[in-house]
Amino acid sequence: MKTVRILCLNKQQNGIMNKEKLSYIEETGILFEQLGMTRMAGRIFGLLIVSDQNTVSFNHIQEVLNASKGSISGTTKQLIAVGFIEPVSLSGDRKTYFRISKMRAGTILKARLSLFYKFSDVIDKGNALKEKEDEISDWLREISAFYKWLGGAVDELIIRWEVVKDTIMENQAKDHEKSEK
Amino acid sequence: MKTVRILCLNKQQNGIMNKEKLSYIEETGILFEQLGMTRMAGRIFGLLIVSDQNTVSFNHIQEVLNASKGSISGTTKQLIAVGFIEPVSLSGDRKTYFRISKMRAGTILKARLSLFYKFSDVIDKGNALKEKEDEISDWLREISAFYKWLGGAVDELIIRWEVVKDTIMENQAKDHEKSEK
DNA sequence: CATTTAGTTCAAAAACTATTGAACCAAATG
DNA sequence: CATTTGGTTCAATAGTTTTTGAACTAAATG
Repeated sequence: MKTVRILCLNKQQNGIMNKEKLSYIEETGILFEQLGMTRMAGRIFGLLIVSDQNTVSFNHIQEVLNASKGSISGTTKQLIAVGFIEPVSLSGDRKTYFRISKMRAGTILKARLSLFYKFSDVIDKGNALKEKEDEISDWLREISAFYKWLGGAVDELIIRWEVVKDTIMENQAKDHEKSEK
Repeated sequence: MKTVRILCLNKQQNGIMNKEKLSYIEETGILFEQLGMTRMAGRIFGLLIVSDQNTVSFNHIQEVLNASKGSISGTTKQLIAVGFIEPVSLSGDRKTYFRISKMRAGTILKARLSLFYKFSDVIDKGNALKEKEDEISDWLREISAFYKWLGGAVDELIIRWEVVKDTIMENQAKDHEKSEK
């Protein structure tokens, strides 16, 4: 038997969503935090992933996550701004619903890489400030060139993904079938 | 109180390092912060970049950055751990010196990508928790497959860089010469 | 047009992270 | 072997970010 306290907490939430899903939601929270967003943003994203409804209402999010309206309001706005989720409205219903936004594969990647281009610029700038060439000057130029080249290379990669995608995913589905037999 | 402190800071530091370099160091501080490390880590990295000495002593870092010994000690340890800088010791000299560690181009990239593999796993796990297939199930599988595929694709990319590097950097040097004429 | 419902805003509180500084240890020097 | 120097550790503080909650607007409903 579990302790009373935990039971109470869970009772409130178990009526709405099962334990596994709740712990999954916490996991996405931690992941998003590591990716530089807030824990709450990750929780909302995770909730929308495991929810078996197509869209989830503001109110439902608030109930499941047990957070304040202010927090949900601010964080959904953030998630919409970066393109992770989108709001859905229905005529004859004043509520706002949310769903996962089907971003193109590679969009998140490209967004993250933008910091590397900045990294490259900063390296150049530092190199220019040095009064003399030295041991690391060449290395700095190479690092900078690599990250500049990377932008185009990754664009090509994303195009190649579109080409190979179907084959890769078919094989994956087959493998999955096999392992089930 | 604040104003006085900043004035003092500049006076003290100008004797050691010029204004441009100091402001560069602050810039790398901000960049590293955006990359998820501390401002102090970025400052130390920036200082090592623009320093015209091959190695820089603990003490010198402390003086230029006007920070506590504890902060320098902790942050250099961090930077060493992630491979950005390395400590150098000399026999007959009990001081510790530091220099930029010449990481292979692509190492930082690979490290950053590791979070995406985790992202991919988390997406899979979420998909498995759903009670029924729905609108986003296919999309989730695609996103997950993309980030799994990406690991290998980026390894290939890094190998290709090694091949094209010299040509790209030669051209760059030529372009630079031209623009100077 | 008063009431209810849905969501927003923002100041304050809570939680978390980075930095300091003083006490400390360990190696080199006199 | 006492002293000086170079660095580490960690509790306390400063600074930053996240979350709350109460007051508010705006739209739908009776």
